[in-house]
Amino acid sequence: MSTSTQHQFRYTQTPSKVLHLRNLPWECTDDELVELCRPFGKIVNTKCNVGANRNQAFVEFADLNQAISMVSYYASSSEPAQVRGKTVYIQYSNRHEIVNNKSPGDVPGNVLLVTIEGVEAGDVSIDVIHLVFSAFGFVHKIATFEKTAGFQALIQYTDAETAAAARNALDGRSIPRYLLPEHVGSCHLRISYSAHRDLNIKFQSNRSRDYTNPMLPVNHTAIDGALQSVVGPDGKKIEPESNVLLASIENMQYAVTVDVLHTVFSAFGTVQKIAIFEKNGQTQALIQYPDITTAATAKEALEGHCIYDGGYCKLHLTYSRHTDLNVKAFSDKSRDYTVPQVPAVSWQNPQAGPMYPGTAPALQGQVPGGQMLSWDPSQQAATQSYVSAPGTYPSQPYAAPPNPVYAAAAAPASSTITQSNSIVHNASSMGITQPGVSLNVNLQPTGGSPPVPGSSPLMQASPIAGASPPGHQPYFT
DNA sequence: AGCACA
Repeated sequence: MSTSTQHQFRYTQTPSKVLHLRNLPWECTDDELVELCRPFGKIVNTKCNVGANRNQAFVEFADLNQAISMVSYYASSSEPAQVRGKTVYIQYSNRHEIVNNKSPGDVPGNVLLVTIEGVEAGDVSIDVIHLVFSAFGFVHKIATFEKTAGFQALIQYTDAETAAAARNALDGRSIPRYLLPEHVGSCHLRISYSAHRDLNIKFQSNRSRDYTNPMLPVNHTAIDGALQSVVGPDGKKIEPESNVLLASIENMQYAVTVDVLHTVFSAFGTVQKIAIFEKNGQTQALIQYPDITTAATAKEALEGHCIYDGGYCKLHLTYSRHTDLNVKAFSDKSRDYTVPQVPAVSWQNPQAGPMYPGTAPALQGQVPGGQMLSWDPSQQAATQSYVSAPGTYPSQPYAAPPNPVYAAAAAPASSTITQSNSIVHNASSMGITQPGVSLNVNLQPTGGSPPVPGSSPLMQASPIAGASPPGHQPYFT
């Protein structure tokens, strides 16, 4: 069959502008290829780290004669071609041009395309982005936008070198947690190059900046709200109303869980999202309603009230500057009731270290207008087994409430969450049967409905019924 | 040391 009639010698190839190099060190860079080949002519393209061992490469000369000169030089040279001390074998490639598999994002340039994973546009201010990327050189312009890929930013530097330095340092890293809103979990940066060379920024706004042009008109409507806090006549900060409430919980003698908060705040309308976190040793929570009116009603009704009788777990409510929380749909510290509730299992990446330990403290003070809450990532780690039976909360530091008025109403079926439970919320069921919490008051379950006087547990004299701390489920009593 | 992810 194969008459092995070698109509061409295996090692003899027709000349090509493209040279095939092998036996390269696997660390070889394009720069080293250029260094090696440049003496023979103009290199128009390279491709290194080719092959399973990443030890082959291609170099394309502008002119065929240049390639020929290199091959013939080393064919008769006593000194072999070398890269990092390794002898490099050179021959004509059997192709005549290098096909760049380089995706556009790999072509270096002075503008970076940054995807900030795991956050929404409102979570990372343009000032934080500016802060982070200024560590590598003067940032000329920033434009942010939301695409299907998520929240993205174009960062324009003076040159490709600076951009490359920033990319190398930051790609895959995370923005330091203290620069982020308290509810943000992990937040990884994916950085590629943009094809842009010069961004066209029309306004200074909360979405785009041109740091080279202070005269640029300011889009106030866009910049307000995001950055400026209103100051009242007495000099006190007036917090603009928001659909998201920030709750500080004083005298937290008993556990205040997501479920407890959901029960309490659902009395005034649909609770969309909840995030619990610690700030300065105090427990705080963000509660998101669909609208400001509902939030205002809840704030009015609940401010200064206690979740449990006896002055325990007293709520202090303010408006958050957030409008849409970005929270893990199901964890022990956060809940998103707008998505189907399935216990999260696969979050193996709970924390990323700070990016620049050395510069971090200096950066902290520069964040504009931020409630910079410290946030212990370990508290945020996803809890996959969420079984509310007595004794299954090893870190539960709280004692049972003194006045278990909720005990009578709990039913086993609704008082346990297991991993196998599929907990699906939709608009109509939201807030009615919250697993882990037994309800015995007629809360107004769904959004939009005005609070019925007396329907809020906190407006009654008794502690909040239905807010049974996990681990103290009454069906065992 | 031998031709490029499909």
